[in-house]
Amino acid sequence: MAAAILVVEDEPAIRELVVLNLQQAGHRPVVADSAEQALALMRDALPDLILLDWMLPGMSGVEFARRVKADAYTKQVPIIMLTARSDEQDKITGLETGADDYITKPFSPRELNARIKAVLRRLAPQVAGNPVEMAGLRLDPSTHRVAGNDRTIELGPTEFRLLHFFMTRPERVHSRAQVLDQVWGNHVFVEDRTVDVHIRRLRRALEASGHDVLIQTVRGSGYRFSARAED
Amino acid sequence: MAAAILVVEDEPAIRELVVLNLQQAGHRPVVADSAEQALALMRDALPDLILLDWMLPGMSGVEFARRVKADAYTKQVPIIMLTARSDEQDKITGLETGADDYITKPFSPRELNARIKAVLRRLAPQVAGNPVEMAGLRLDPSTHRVAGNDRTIELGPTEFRLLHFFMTRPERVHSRAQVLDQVWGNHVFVEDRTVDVHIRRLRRALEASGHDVLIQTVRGSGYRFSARAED
DNA sequence: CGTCAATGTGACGTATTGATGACAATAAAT
DNA sequence: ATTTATTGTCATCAATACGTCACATTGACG
Repeated sequence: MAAAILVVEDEPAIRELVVLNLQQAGHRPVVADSAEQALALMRDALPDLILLDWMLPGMSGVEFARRVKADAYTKQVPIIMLTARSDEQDKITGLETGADDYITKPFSPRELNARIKAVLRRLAPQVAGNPVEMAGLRLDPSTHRVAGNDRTIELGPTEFRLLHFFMTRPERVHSRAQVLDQVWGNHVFVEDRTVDVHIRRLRRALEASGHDVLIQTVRGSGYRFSARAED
Repeated sequence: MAAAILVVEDEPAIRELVVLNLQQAGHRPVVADSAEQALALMRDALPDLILLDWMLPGMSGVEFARRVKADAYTKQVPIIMLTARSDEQDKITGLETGADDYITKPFSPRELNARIKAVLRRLAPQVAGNPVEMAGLRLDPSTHRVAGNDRTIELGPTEFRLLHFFMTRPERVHSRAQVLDQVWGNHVFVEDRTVDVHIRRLRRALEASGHDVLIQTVRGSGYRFSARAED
């Protein structure tokens, strides 16, 4: 969820406040005190999101937003505008110009973070995932259901991800390290042997329909998910 | 093709004229003389279409349209705006704000009916007015009624929208974030946990007819509405 | 057959996550 | 002006998922 956020705001006090908040929330703020400077910064590196003050000296926020949205290269970067309270017309103009959301000043840190999160979430690709089926075992990510021979199987979150990982990469041996990277995430610190335990839990859950045999141990290497007979 | 049509118009003369026309054409007109009243009416029952005068005392037609289109629950209701002749700028603003068509005053009954028919035809499949039924639980958006095994169930506005959201997307798991985006709307900022509380309230209301079991918790992912057995 | 390393398995303390009731703020109704 | 509904948040409780360990079992190899 950490993101590079370009803050375009001419008032130093508000700017610092916002920057501090963003850092607190784990983001990487980049500041510009004018629209011109912001455009220059964006030529070097595109931010994940722009926080834009609507009232700026020189080029106005409206004009800046228009340019960002007019350029094919920068067009997809979401913009949240900061407007004075009650300036209803600004909000309308802003949203029409292409801003993705707005915050009225003064705003709380909580509101700021909530809106940033919401905008980033909305624009994140919907990783839907298609149902997978193999030897009578079916897993559907969108409904979060697993069935063996049409009988529902209950799995905990980790076992579910583990099974999904195996079913989408069958017939291949995965080391414990690889499984940890893919299923747990490549930045967690967990013992290799923990994988064994979750394999055990998954096998036990699959026993009811006899699908536990699909998870094969490859001694010295790791595990393999396969519909073919063992070894 | 009979439809419930909300007429938002402050001038009594025009209002009566339009209402008569609509009745003649077999529609069911509901009137509001201000944007505020219109919003209140829409909380009770969604119309199939809104006929909106652009010049209103109090909240303007633009602002009203913007609100309707900003709320996930009402956003798909089509809007036809009524503008004074030659007010070209209004048309542009109106269409940008989300109006689906416009008619310039004065207009003939024939023109009015033709446009209504056209808009309804174009948007018919998406209109939210269709009742939904599942496992003896019935929800009718146009009358704002819910019944479990033919016994009326009382729901607050939020619980109603929540249930409607679930019933129109059964089986699929929805994260709290997705539910917030779809049921609460885009610019509201509320905690993820608030969803839990409303799920609780909805479940309690459905307990009387035993339909509370249709709302399933998918630990680590969100909630699912399903007539099939739990997990 | 015995040894050692790799894997299986049950148990346990802790951390997460969801359920629930209470509460205050706000809006609506009277 | 009061009362009533509705809503969002929080504190607390309960459920269960998680990671690690200790010990059992297995398999390869001399």
